[in-house]
Amino acid sequence: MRIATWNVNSIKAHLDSVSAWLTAEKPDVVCLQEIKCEDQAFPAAHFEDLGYQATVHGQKTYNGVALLSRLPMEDVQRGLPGDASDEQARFIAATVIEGSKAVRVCGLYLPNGNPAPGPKYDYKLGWMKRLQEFARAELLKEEAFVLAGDYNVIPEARDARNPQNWVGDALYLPATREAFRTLLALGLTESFRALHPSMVEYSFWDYQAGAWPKNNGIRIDHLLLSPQAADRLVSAEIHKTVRGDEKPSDHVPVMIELG
DNA sequence: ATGACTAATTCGATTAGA
Repeated sequence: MRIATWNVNSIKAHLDSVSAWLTAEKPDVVCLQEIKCEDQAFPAAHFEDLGYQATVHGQKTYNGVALLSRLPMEDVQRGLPGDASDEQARFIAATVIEGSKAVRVCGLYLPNGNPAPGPKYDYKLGWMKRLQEFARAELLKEEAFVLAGDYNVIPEARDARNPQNWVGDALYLPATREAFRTLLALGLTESFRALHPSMVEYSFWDYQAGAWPKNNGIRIDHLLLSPQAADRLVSAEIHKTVRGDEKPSDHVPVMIELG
């Protein structure tokens, strides 16, 4: 089963680029972030024509997440547990069935958190704490699950072309990276780094200042695996050429294969 | 001179992203 994550920075604005990649790669499941539309405005019929069922947790203007799947989805969950007052659409999960095998696929859009310090950064750290609690509970089930999405976390210095530019930024502050390590320490495997221990690759390049042609990027889109999913991990790849599309998102897809 | 952004909302200036 091939599972991808992609922050599309508006599904309507970048529908051509997304559709071209889907048609070329034909992943089984895709977690989309920043669709920036409400449920009824999501182009579900368009994706049906491409062979995908859509499950959407939308929001007007900001945020919004969705799952696309060629395989049956069950037990859809919208919203990250732990704060009933949180109205931002940043989490969606479904169990994807392939024959006798099942994977719980969780798509997440972790808050950016800038400016830091401040209420937005507090929200980010609180969200990460809730994600830890969610993962802890899921791990007790001893089943295959994937936490895939835009984490807005640069895990280490080598995950940025110019790490000095990110000192003090919510994506790279020590407390941010510590919270990410705490999540991993629960027993999760970071797919890309597990398979490519020393590879330098990025998943985001700013639209500004020629970041893409200068390869001034950061790696912030990740797929974290439960032990039962990690046992099945075959590959993990960042599809960076998509950033050169005519009208691209500022993020590119990251895809894993589970056997 | 010097790669000075893009998208949504709504029609232009503001907010947000990272």
